[in-house]
Amino acid sequence: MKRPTIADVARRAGVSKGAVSYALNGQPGVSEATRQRILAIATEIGFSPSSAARALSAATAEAVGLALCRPARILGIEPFFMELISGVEAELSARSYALTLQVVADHDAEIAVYRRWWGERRVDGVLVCDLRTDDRRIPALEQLQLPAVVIGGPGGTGELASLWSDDAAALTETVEYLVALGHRRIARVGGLPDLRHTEIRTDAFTAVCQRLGLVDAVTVWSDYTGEEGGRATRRLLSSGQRPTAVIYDNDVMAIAGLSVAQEMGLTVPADLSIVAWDDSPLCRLVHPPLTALGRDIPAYGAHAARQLLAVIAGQPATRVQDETPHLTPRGSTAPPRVR
Amino acid sequence: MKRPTIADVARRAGVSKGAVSYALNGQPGVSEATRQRILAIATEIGFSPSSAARALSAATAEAVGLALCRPARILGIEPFFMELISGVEAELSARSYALTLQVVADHDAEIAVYRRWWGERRVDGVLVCDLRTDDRRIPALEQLQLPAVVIGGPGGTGELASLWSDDAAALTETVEYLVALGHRRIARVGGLPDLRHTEIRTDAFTAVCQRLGLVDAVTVWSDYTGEEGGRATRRLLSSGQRPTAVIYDNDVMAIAGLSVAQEMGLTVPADLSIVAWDDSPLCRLVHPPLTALGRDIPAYGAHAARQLLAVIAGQPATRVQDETPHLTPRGSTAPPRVR
DNA sequence: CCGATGTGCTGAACCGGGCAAGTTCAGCGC
DNA sequence: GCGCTGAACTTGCCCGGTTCAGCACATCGG
Repeated sequence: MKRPTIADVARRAGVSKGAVSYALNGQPGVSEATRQRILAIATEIGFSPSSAARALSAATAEAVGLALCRPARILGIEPFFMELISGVEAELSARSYALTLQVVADHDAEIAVYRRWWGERRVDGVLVCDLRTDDRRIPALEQLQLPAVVIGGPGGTGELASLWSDDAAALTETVEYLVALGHRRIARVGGLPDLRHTEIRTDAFTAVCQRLGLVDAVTVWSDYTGEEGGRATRRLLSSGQRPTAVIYDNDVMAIAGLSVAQEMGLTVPADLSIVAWDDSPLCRLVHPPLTALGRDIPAYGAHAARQLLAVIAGQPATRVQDETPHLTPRGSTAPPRVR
Repeated sequence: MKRPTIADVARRAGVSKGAVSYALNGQPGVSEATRQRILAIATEIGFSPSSAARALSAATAEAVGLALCRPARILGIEPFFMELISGVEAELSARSYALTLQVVADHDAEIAVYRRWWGERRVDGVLVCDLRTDDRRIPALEQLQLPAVVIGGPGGTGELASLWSDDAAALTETVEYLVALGHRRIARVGGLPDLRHTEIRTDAFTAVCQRLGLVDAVTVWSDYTGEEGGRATRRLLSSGQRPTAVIYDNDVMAIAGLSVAQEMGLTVPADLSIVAWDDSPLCRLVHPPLTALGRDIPAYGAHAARQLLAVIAGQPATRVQDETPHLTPRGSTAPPRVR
């Protein structure tokens, strides 16, 4: 099927393509009667302007890029990314921007993708996920002068716009809650240690435990997978002075931890309290349902998308703190059983 | 930063931009010496061709589209889509095709997106998910003559290319296995009833149960969420003649079902055997780990992407059956306890 | 020594919109 | 009737690649 061009509309309307262009873009230069006639014809023959031609003359792609740098296995199991994407997408499609997605193996590949996208003018800007400490992508993006919003922080984002949630405050609140319940031995199963938000959470955990005098507080690292989360839990629960509460850096590890606790004959929450970060529907599926730190992830994505569109429009890069994750207590937390 | 164009390369090399085009695309028309000189200059000044300009002249977008028609909540919780995307993406990026993603509310919106994408020449083809019975998208795509591969079937895909796995065979094998273990009362918690693959599974379930003389076989429908899966399970287990085995159409519902069974004081697998469709890491997290019907979803996506690229290249639409899901027995299935 | 064949390159048209500049013409004041 | 203005168009170039016709020059056979 031959797709109609602006010239086809112009021919049918008996005007020049310049007139059609003015009519379709709501610009002055055509009479209202002509505009209506042109719009009617455009609708009738199903015309929509070629994004390539428009991109070529406007030097803009009407698309933003998102590169995901995690293996398929982990991408799939964490609801985070899909929810983020759907929030980003809602905001973009409302302004008829497209979202271009690419899965990459490592940061070098990711930087190469950014370079190619920008060189090919395939995207007008990018969203950056999973910020690390000393992230090589930041200087690379600054050098390219590619509009970007970093999802993560605060700090370590150079001159780029960024968006984060106050994980430190959320973690502090959680520890204080557990202490109020009577817990003194609290452990934490962290995510990948070189991610910036893991570092922030670890620092906050150390600080609040010190302030409250919890000498046995310990963080062990994992990789967000259930296998590792389970193994870490088994190690924690096998130690002499085992913790009475564990905070997990994602829901998948928390569920694995719950499973390990039950396998080892412990009752949750009487023998062990469990808190999960990222409150997905998974947390409500298991028995007992998990107390979790949640937030509106699609809204987070939408926020980031708006910020990126602003940067693309030439506005100065902003650094914004989003909603702080809030604790939803469920059946997996309780005062520790007195032994 | 001004991004270099083909004219910049031509000027520096002292040749016409036509010569540069030949050199970069490996076409005859330039001497080897000139080609090397041009390539060196292109690399030096960091030239990469504008995808818009190329798209305009080649009438191709070098991109394929994927519209997802499910709410964010469900998209996030099912590992299926993210794994599929990562498989699709691996195949596409190897040929430097981009993947454009859009989340839509319903089929009308999805058809509108296809129409817009095709009119704007934003994509060269699309992948269609979640095939329904009497799916309106099929005739719409045929009418647009937009290259497409339907992920789902067999049947109901019109003249379009399609890819499916033999769910009927997998379900039959599963029922036979449960019967071999000694189960006679088997129930199934299905997904959304108007999805084509739900229908196929339901038909296969009815057929095999009839063949094996399982008169109590029953299918109840759900919507893939844990809440609904749990409710359905509660209803099944509260009935007079409760089943000794339940097959769930996804892993999330299976986990919810496991939780409900435990909450009702039943032991899995002694009192109730559970089989999940879609073997994600979640199935190994819970206690006991779930027997599941699995397959390589990234490979499925890669396969679909290859098929789509073939259709875009003008080859005839093919209908291909992919790998059949295979049963991985774990701790959630056993012979029923004799009462 | 002349035409035939090839090689290596140039110049221009083309893809489909956007937009600045140019053209036409009705209307109005004087 | 002249001069001017502004509305309502048209014309033509631009964006950055691709591709094709054509041209200069070399090479070769007869």
